[in-house]
Amino acid sequence: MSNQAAILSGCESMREILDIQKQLLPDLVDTMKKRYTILHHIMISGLVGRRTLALSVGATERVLRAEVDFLKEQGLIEVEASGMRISGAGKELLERLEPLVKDLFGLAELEERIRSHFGLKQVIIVPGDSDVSPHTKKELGRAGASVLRKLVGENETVAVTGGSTMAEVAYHLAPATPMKGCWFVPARGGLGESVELQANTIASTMAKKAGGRYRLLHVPDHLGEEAYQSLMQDSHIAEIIAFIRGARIVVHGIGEAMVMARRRKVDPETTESLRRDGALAEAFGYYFDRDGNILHKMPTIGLRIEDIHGMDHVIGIAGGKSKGESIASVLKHGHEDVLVTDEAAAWEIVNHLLS
Amino acid sequence: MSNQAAILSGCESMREILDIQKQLLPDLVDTMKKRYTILHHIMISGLVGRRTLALSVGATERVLRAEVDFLKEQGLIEVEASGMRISGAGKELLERLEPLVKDLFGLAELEERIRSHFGLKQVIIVPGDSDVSPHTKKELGRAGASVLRKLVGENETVAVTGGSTMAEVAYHLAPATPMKGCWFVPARGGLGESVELQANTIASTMAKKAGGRYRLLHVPDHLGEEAYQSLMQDSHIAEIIAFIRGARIVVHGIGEAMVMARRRKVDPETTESLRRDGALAEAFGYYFDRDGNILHKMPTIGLRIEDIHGMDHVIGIAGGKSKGESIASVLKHGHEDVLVTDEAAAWEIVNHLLS
DNA sequence: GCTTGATTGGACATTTTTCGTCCCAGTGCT
DNA sequence: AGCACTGGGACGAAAAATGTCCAATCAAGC
Repeated sequence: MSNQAAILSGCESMREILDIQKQLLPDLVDTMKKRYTILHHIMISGLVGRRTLALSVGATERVLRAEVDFLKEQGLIEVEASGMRISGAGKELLERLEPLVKDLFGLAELEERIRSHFGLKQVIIVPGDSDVSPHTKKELGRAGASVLRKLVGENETVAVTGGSTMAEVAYHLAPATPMKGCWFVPARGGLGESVELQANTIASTMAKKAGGRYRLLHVPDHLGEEAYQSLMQDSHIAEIIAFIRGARIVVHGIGEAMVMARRRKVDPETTESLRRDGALAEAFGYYFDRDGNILHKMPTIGLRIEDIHGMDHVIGIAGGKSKGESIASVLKHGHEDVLVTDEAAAWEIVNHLLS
Repeated sequence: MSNQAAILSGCESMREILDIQKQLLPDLVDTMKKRYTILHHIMISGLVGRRTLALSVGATERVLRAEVDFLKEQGLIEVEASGMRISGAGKELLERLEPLVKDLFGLAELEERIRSHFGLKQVIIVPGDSDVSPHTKKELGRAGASVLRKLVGENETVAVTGGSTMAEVAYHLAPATPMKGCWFVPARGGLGESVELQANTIASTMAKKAGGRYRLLHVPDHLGEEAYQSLMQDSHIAEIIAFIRGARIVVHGIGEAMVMARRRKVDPETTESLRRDGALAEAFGYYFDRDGNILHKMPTIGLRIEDIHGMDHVIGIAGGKSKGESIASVLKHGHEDVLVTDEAAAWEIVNHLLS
């Protein structure tokens, strides 16, 4: 926990700067990490040879040689015929680098830990806590948009859910060539919430931002059985729903079960049943308990859970300390591929999986 | 002056981070500047084409195209068939970049201003004020060492002076291949000062740090005429002095005339004569007035002014607000090639040349 | 003192990236 | 319709990065 405190206490402007720089120089962090790692290894080893070093940092001899030449050029190491060692300037630099690296690597380690534990393809953590800082929520949106932009192929269909986080993602989405022909559709109907947070709105915003097209689904999310059946008769609606179910990518937020139930105006007895069963999280209309089991099955308009399971990319985006547990339960369900979250939630998640 | 205040008030940690990063990624700042310039131009232009833009930022069409592709990839600009314009994310980034750029460009502009006004080859300004921050003085030393390392060729002789700044340069000097065979020599005798700040000490430290060799000159700096003559009879000393005068590079500090006179224990009547003539600065044993004229000519052991004038590289290193005027007068003398100073002194210099 | 196993730095062919230079199909304004 | 722009594709030359050896050298152990 002290580790956590230390990381969270890092200078705020540092993250701001790094974040800005990452946009102008995406591989800045990678390069810095690489060179730091090498320099650090050299310091630890004392006097070490090129091949030995290449082996231990996992680089081919030739590329490491280029790096070593660079470090030598910068005067950070001294290289003699018997090997290389760190120089005074190098040692000083390493010390000054420490806070920076702690930050950079800290998050990277967290990402890897969560990724491997839940068997995800990718985890992205932005610094901060969405609960307390609107800025962090924006970063979350930016990161989410960036992931989506990289994952989406040509002429694909992307299903999205609602929520304030997803709205942020939509806002930060930028055009990319492969996205031109894409369709954005709501994962579900969901007219319960305020307009700007509805899945329909998000889908259309995304399409506009990304230069793609969209189709909407204007039906309430919760329906009685008979209303459901009659709606499905409508060929127009049925066709759109089939279209939605053909999506290969879904981007969704994650919410706290009880908060979502209230916001969606779920009827009292269902709410009570959810509470009894220990509902913790909500995602794409489903409720999950602590262990990732789906609790409540209602007639659903839009994506079914089996559609989700068959997807190419399931991207969950949510942050804030308060949502940590919820995120963990959805991850336990086991069908997520990519998680985008913030530092506070990430720490909650790892704390959760320790207990 | 408000500009100056704004720049000086920039977040301290920002400079620290940038400084660290520059060591691991030397062309980071250049790349950032380049991309910022392009992005900024795009914003100003509104809707602009590739070729037009290439012309206005001074890049060939092909490299600008690569940059544009990158910016598009990052979602910072939107490019249509009719041209490209900045995106929302791009605009936001530019705003967030502003303080960073102000800093980066601010110093760069200062450098260029001083460089062109005095006809120097290169000016390097490190942020801060050596008078108040020891850290800035260290940076000054690091920058000086870096310049020296880049300028020095093989088997060359480098003459150095004494002083605390030069000591810092020596401390930060790191080995470089072409420096292996170099000689470091004191520009003058100068036994007047404390040992660790003497030119002899500096020269030997530099040689040790750089992996080069050194020769020393153990004679007092100020001598009577007859003592001078008798010393020059000594073949040993005469040979070393000839060696020193063969140097093609000199690295020297710059001091305030009166401070130096006192420290060197110049006799009272000479001191008074200096004061009468308006001595302002001291460098490599010579005293300069406000207009860069040499004031005091005494029998000198070591480099003569005509040696300096014939050098390949004359590198002046000094910082601190209090030294601004002195630096300006030495620059006015007109035989400097490279100046390494700090922000506070740089502002003093430009203020000085305005009045 | 000699051998052994490590080191760096040089050399070179190969692959990858970058860059300069055209050209072509559009777009918007006149 | 004409014109002055636009982005993007294509292609070869040039440069940089990289994989793969090898020679000279150093340190240590025997």
